[in-house]
Amino acid sequence: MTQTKRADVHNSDVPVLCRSCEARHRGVCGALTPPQLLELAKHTAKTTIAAGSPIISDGDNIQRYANILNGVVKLAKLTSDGRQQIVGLQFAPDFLGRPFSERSEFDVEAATDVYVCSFPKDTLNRLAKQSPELEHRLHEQTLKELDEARDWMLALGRKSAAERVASFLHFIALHIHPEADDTKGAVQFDIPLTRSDMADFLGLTIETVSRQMTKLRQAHVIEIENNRTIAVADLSKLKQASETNRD
Amino acid sequence: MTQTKRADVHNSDVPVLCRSCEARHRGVCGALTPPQLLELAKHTAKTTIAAGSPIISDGDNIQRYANILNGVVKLAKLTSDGRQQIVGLQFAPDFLGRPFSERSEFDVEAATDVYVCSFPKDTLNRLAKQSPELEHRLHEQTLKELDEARDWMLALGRKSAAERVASFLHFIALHIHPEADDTKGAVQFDIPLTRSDMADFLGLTIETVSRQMTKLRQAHVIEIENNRTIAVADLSKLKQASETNRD
DNA sequence: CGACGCCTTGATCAACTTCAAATTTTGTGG
DNA sequence: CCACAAAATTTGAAGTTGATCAAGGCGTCG
Repeated sequence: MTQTKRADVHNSDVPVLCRSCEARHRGVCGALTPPQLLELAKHTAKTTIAAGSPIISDGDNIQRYANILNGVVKLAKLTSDGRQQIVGLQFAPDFLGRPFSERSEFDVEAATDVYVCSFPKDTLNRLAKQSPELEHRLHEQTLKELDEARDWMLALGRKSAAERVASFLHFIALHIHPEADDTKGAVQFDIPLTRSDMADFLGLTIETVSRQMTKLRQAHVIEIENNRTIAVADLSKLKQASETNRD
Repeated sequence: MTQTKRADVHNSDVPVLCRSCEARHRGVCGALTPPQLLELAKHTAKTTIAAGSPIISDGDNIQRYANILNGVVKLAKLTSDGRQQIVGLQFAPDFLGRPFSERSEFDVEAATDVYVCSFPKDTLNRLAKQSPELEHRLHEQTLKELDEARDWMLALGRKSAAERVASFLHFIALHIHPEADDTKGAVQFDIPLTRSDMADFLGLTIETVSRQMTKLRQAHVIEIENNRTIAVADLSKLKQASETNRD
């Protein structure tokens, strides 16, 4: 009977707070057993953060980790004289925070309105010691972030402004429509960043971003419904533009 | 007595192959018990790879992982039309290979002559399942690589050519002389990359790299003994140049 | 309506690339 | 150890890309 109990990973044992939470399926919480979830749920707080607000500042002592339940978060670095580079974008149900480190190496800010479920570092660290599966999930996310960071290094180091903007739109399109076929098909979506954030992500100025958006529109690769809303009739054309556009 | 035996993590139980190996202290092998080391050592091969030779090609099925025992390895991505970007540099005793993935997302090449200890993926994966500490070490290395990748994103996206070259030299100087004081002090070292590799790392052309090296020499920030060998009289000047040099 | 924030467009300029040698360094065979 | 060829690096001149500087348009919210 204890066996039945342990095998039952279904709703009855899962904390109410967590029942409909995406992080319990695709996020790090999926590694936790119902009792562990309960332990964590005792200390969680769900919060909304307005677009543009800081979540963690560079060098802050991070007291809490969080899961993104909704919205987009940007990770930004600053040079000593104030130039900014966005070094990562995170989406639900990503884990937010740098495990095993006291300090954040960058600013964490809400790009859109963001809804997070946060919990104390200590609690998660304790659970991570009990659960290799939890560390494994964190490791998998870190590997995914590393792959993405390296993709952007290629774009920042070697792609033209036109290619970078197309790469970015392609990246966002596939994030918002994961089911879309990379090589063909039409999608519509909202860019979760302002032109200024796009510029900071792409290592360009807002003027250059704007000009390249205009060129993509004129080349009928995208339609700009309003500043944020974009329609792509054929993703393969966007992908093409992200790899070869020296104009 | 079995207790004494288990507690004894000293040389007697350690495979001969591993006794003087750096990876057993600072690398991933440090997570393994003597029996686990022995298991791994049964399948290891130590190999030398000449500078410029590929270790793993983009998209290869990786059959083996490896530890770097000596030398510098570059991780490079290519655009479809052949532009190259180096997305990471690895040094002894770094672990080489992408855990939990069949394919490499980039080319892995020896930057200098490299001496590695390689072993089959399967063996390590099996050990990783037994040993949370092993996965933890791999995770820590991934986190370190991610931090470095993001530092370079800032350089690639927002720093001038002069700043990038100075940043690179500063990075290499501290890697080769970890004991050096970041803010002052003199060091001398060999750059483990050619000008061409430096360019691919910094998202510049070899001509621009060369010109910026010349400027740093003329500004008495560095002395160029020969192409590869550099002397820095005052690291703080190099650091300064890596943050503010719009010339 | 007016002000403000955000985005676009235009003109000019600087940084970096490209193309083309010249020069230095390295590796090899005698 | 020297001579010579090949490779790597430096240097120069001209060309491009994207940044900077400067308006102007559009939409939203009081």
